[in-house]
Amino acid sequence: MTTLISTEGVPLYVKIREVLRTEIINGNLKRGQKIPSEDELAARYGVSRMTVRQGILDLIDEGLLYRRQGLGTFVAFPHIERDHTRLTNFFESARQKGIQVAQKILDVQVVPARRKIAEALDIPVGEAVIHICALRYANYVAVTLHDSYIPEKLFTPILSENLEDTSLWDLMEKYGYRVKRAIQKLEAREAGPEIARLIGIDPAAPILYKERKIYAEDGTPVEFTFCYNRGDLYSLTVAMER
Amino acid sequence: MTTLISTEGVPLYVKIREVLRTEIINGNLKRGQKIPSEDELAARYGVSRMTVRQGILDLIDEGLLYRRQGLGTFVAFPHIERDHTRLTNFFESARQKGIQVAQKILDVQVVPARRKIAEALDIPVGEAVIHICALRYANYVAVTLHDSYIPEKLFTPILSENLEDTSLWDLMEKYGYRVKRAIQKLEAREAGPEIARLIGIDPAAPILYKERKIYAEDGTPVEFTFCYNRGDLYSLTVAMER
DNA sequence: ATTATATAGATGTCTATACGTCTAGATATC
DNA sequence: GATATCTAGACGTATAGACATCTATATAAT
Repeated sequence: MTTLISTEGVPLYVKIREVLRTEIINGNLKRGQKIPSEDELAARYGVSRMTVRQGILDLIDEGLLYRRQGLGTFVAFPHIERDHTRLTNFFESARQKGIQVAQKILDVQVVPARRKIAEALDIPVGEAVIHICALRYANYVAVTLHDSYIPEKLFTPILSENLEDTSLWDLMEKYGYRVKRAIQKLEAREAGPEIARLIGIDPAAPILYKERKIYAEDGTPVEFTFCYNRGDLYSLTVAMER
Repeated sequence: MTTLISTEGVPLYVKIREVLRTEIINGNLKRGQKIPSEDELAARYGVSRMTVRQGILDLIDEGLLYRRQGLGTFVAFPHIERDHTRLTNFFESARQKGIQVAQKILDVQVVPARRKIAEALDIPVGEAVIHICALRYANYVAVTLHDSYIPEKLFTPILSENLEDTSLWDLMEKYGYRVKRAIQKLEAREAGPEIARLIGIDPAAPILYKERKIYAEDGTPVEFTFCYNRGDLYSLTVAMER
């Protein structure tokens, strides 16, 4: 029985998960190789089988391992970065990549929700929504125009916040709604005269058009956004599973 | 204690999960409402707490419930269709929507992998790959041009199959590789003369360009595809989580 | 009034055990 | 040789209980 890293406050199943992850990343457990059985790992680390199991299932969820009943658990090719599945915030993700980001708020006002917005946010047509129109820059070049709508009822105080420098999602969390999920519809379109003028491109230039509906942890729709992304400067990577 | 549906062969945790799901869909458990505690459900259905827990965690994974330690488990707004996260096969998904689908194979041949393909499929540059070029139709209109590459070594016998009428993924499964995950990079582009001619659109028309890398269950890259989708007829919906 | 402290209720972690089910391979039978 | 059956190993499901941790609320101390 090997001893686990003696870190207090860290659950055993997390320790075991991380030990396995390390073995995989280091290459001690190679791609396609069978890892020790649940029973064996339990004995090795002196924990119960269910504890080992919990750690393993986490890694399976991440795509690092896979298993077949009756056969065993095997190392998958550790290629899929979980990040690509993840919903990330514009500021965080761009800064991580070392890109200089900024945004200019073009307009903030309370307006009545038109039908499409109301349906998306699950509120009555005509109810007040906060409309935030922002131009986002990467390395000082305008890349994306954002047309966001959020329910006024839930976020009234947000109007007095500094929207230009603070992440909208952080503000939402401050007011009790933790952003959790998004559904995005993607299309390729021509920019058209209006978007072209705002972003500063040719009206016939291709745009990655995105309709984004964002939900809080409890399923409340908290944001509906139209995004117009410069086709030549913006790409989106997503992961999907069967 | 309520009795569960007496279905043999169905695990208890699945039954409990489905009972809860039904209650949520029926509206007996309403949005935002606290569901009974794990202990109470265990008592009610005469099973152990861990069994209830397993069912609940499944529903949390699906986004139907959420929970906070110390507080309880609550019903989320059941809006997010799991399907949008799912990687689906062209034939399956289109037919479900009642769209008439077909494809025409323009070219099938074994070629040496150029650098980009080789890197994606994790094989040496120059190794044999099967190139499949297909035009896909929805309701008899050409919508998408597919440029797929699959490792020849893994799928040699596929060359003698009927590629036009059979799903490539089904064939792959037949040869031992179950398609599981994909990473897709999306961009908006101009069609350009070649794609425009093949699909039959204007060379300046916007195209949703997609680079798709597909992995089998064990992490093996099994397909790398360039997709050119007509901007005006194709949209893609994806779900993401934080 | 404000601040600590205790407590009840809920989820989070963990154990030790049992039996079910699936898979591959060995063995036996025809 | 082909087919059927057995078996060991591994994951799948399930139990009953224990203690930890977190949250909100009630109570006590200041």
